[in-house]
Amino acid sequence: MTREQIEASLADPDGAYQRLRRVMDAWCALWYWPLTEAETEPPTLDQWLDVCRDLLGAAPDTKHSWMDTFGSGTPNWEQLGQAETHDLNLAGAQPVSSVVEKRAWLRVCEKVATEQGFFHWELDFATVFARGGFDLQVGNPPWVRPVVDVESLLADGDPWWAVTAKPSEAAKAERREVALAEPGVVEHVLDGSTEASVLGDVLGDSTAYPVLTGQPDLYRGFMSQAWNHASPTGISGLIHMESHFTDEKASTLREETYRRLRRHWQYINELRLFDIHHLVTYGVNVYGSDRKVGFVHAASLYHPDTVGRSFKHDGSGEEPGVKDNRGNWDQRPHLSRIQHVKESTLRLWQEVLGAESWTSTPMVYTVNLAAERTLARLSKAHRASSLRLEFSAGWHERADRERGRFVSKWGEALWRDAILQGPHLYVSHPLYKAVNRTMRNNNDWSSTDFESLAEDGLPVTAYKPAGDRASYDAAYTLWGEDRVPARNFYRVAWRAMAANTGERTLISGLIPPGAAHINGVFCVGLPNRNLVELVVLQACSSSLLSDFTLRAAPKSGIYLANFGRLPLVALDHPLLDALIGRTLRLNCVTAAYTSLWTECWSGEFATDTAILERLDERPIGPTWTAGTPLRRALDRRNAQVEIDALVALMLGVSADGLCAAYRGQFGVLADNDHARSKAKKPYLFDATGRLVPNSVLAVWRKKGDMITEEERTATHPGSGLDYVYELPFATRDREADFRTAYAEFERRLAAKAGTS
DNA sequence: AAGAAGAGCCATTAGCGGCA
DNA sequence: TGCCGCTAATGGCTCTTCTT
Repeated sequence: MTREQIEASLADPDGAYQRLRRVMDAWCALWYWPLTEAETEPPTLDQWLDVCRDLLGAAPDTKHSWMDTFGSGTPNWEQLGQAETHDLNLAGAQPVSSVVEKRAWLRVCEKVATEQGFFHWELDFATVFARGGFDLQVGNPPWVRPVVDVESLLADGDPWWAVTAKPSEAAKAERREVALAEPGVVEHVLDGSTEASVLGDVLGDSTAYPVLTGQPDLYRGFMSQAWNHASPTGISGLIHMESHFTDEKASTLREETYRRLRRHWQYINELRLFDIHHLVTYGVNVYGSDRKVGFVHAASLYHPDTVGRSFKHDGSGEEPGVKDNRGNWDQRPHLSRIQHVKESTLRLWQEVLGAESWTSTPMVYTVNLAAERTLARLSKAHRASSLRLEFSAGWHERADRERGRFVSKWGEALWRDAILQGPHLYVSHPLYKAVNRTMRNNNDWSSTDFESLAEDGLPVTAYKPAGDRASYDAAYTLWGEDRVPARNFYRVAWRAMAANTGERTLISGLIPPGAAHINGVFCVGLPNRNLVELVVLQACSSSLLSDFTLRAAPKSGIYLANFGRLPLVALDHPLLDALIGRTLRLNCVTAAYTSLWTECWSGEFATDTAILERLDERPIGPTWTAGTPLRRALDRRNAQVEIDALVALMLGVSADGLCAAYRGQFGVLADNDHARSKAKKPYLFDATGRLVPNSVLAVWRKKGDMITEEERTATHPGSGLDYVYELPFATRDREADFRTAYAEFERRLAAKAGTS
């Protein structure tokens, strides 16, 4: 027998191999039945079964195969051919050409199969599967979510769809009509949509992929395939995304993953080892057979070398974080980087995240052991959800615009007309930025000058309410059994997108009654309850430790479930007024917060003194005045540092724990605090506590303190006012400030305990 | 001095699937 | 059908440094 003979036999359309392949191809092709196929109908179930019978034959009555006639000896090539022909005849299989000729739909299937190039693992690696599967599989599967994107399909014919920024609905409708009238465009859009839609259906099919739930992604399909195709002792190494480790809806896949994982190394592409975006995280995963949970892993790696060297490390020295002390991505090895995950680890993660089951708990990504201990401590606290939060995702930026709830229009807005977006907020900074008139892109915003912000200052928004006011009000989120408008209340709002690698992950602030927001911002409220609780919630959500719990299990967005798991301080804590006072003085930036201030006022606010520097202190009283909000940048920064220390103290986390969380997870914030690398620009405050703008710093870095007064003057982009920045310019040491504030609050707590 | 290249920062919104 | 929950194999801009 020659290779040519074997190839000829495999290529013979009437041979068993090609018959089976034809049926498998046709089955796959039916999923992709083209919507543009006008003449031919897809087969009915009976027609399909007929063809399977004609091509493959039916099981014959006799159990005997022609093979049996060869006895125990190994049949030769000739005899194998006879056996195949005989068995096919016995089963009633028809000549292939006649079967295909009679069925137009089968020819359509063949065309689809040619286009799609279906691959049948079981058929083409039959000998491997006969031995039990693959011993070793290595791969970088495609990471693709099949999504139907009609606009990008239209862009193939008309670039307008790709290059026009946020076109109006009317413009789109007009353009769409013109585009679809062009020859071939409808077919292109339909075929392109079919492909993505079918891929989603196949991956979502519970018979083919029982472990996949939630949104389909090709990499998850390949995980499942690799597991199925492995031999009982087989090992598979795959490089792919991490989303199934934190995806709320992927618990089945996560549970299966934990039992098969042997090694897991999570990388962030900051060193750009791969030519993809530098913020992309991915994992190198080594899988074995299903067994009791036990794998080794490390998170926040930047270079594979770190893993190998960490295994050899003796465990001495400072535990590494995300950045080293020169502000570079931390590649230092350390034994504590290598975590041995077993059932007890998953149970800890479950506790930290409040997950339903330890077997499918989302993953907690901690760089080192100190961080894990802090998380364990925080998991003991009450959670924000114990306040029974009401939630609003605001207007849907697309759907509600299409419904005519609002339009794109620049300008200052009364609070009742305000539609806020992410940049309007920063951590306890309502009105943080204002949209510029040009509205060019997501960076086209200007920071607010809090020093000159008027008592009746208003947000500048990119969206304005449209249509009649009654339906605008009625269509917005309503709360409770009485269906009260959410907009009636003060609320804690936060940017919905998690800035996992930014300065802070969770960016929340108090917003006043009247304000609406799009779904880039979420909010919660506590209708008809004491406003003090809401302020405490804001204080906790603004704290570094809350942020730390979110950063440890990174997700792309921060939803109600995630927000509800934030730790909450005790509402009867002796230092509560110190926390509330500081939080209010950061958030109550205009007279719109008057009633909040009045209702939460406590005599202790007036006697409470700042621990860290406060350069622009003004008297406060039970009524909101322009002096109530902290306005100077350093004063605001220091108040937040004091809040961070207070929340840590109230939650039972030590100053060391707080500093470790800061050092370990907040690389960008630490960069901004330190002048530890020439490439990084730290926050520099002048002698009056103002943040020195870059235009002044650029000169100062060249000339040092020889800088002239004119060069020290800059116009604030938010207010147009000129400020002269006074020397010396200096950074502030956040860790030292944490410790100072923490120690003083501890002392005040002890003093209170002594007097009461 | 001007342009190129590199690095860091800072932002979703569109669309899917589940469910009432 | 409409609402709700959820997620994303970045892109654009700006500043700095390097190169010509």
